[in-house]
Amino acid sequence: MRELDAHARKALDEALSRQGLRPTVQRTHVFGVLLHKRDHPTADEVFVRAKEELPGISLATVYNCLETLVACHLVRQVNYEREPTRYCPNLAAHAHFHDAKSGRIYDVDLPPALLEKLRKVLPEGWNADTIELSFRGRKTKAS
Amino acid sequence: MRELDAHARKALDEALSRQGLRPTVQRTHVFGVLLHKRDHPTADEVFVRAKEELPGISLATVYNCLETLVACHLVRQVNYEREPTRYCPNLAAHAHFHDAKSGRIYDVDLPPALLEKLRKVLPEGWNADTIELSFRGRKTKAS
DNA sequence: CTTGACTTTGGAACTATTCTAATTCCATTT
DNA sequence: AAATGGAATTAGAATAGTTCCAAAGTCAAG
Repeated sequence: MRELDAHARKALDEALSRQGLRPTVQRTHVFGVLLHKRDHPTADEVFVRAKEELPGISLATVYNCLETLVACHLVRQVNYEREPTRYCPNLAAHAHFHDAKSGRIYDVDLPPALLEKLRKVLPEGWNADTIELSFRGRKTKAS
Repeated sequence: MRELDAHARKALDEALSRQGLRPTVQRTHVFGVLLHKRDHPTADEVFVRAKEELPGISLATVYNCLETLVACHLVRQVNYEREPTRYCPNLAAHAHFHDAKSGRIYDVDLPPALLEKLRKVLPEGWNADTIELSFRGRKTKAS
C-alpha cells in the first residue's frame, strides 16, 4: 500500500480539512493501512503494520490518528465484549458477525428496509443516531 | 431487598445446581441486588450496593458472582463502547437504548418476528448464537 | 471429625487506552 | 530565508476496569 488511491485521498483530505486538520503522513498512512487490509485490526495491529513503512511512528500517534479518523467519520470503531477496539473503514450500513471459532469479524450487509424496521422498535420520541447490530456464532460454511 | 422471592430463588438454585455450584450468600445477594433495581449497574455499583447488607464482601467476589450468574444464563452482560461492563437480569429478547444525554441504558422489547428477520440477513451456514442490537441517541420524550 | 472440592478474600498484576510534557513540523508572516 | 505559533508527534507515565493468585474459609459427604 504505497499510496492512497485518488478517491481515498480526496475523501481523507476533505474530511480532515472540514475540521481544520492536516493530512499528515501518519494520518494518511494509518488510513492507508486500514483500507489496504479490511480485516478489522486492533490499534496494536495497525501499529505493527504502520511501522513497516513508518518505523518511527509511535503507538500514541496510531491511537491519535485512529481517533481523528473516527471523528471525521472515515472509520468506524467496532467493539466486542471487552476485547480491544477494532477499526473498520467500511462506512456503508452493515452489521458484524463475530466468528467464535476463528475470532474473525465479518461485515454483513444490512438492507435499508431492515434498518427502517429496526428504527421502528423504538418508542415514540426516542431517536437513534447510531444502530449497532452484531452477531456471534459459528460459520459452518465458508462464503 | 431482604430476600429473593420464591420464583427467583428457584431459578437461581436450579441454574446453579445444574452446573454443580452452590447458592452461597454472596451469589444470592448479588443476584438480589440486580433484581432489586433493574438499572444495568456496573460491577462497581453492584459492589457498593452489595456492601450495604454484606459489608465484608469483596470486589473480587462481586466479579466472581457476576461471572457465575452470566455463565448460568441468569444475567446478561451489556457492553457499550469501552465503558465498564453492565449487568442486566432481563433475560427476555431485548435491545438496549443508550441515552446519550443521561448515560442511562433502557431495555427495548424485540418482537420475535423482527428477531427472525435479523437472523435472515446472515448468509447460509452462518449461525448466530447471540444477536446484539443497541441504539444510541437521545430521548426527546420520557416514556 | 476429616477430607476435599468449592468459595471468598485482599492485593498484586495485567492491559488497553489516555494523559503529559517535551519536541518537531509546517504554513504563514516578517 | 529566519522567526513565529499553532498543530502534530513522541516516549513514557498514569489510569481504570478487570483478572489472577495464593491463602484462608466454608460446607457436604463419608
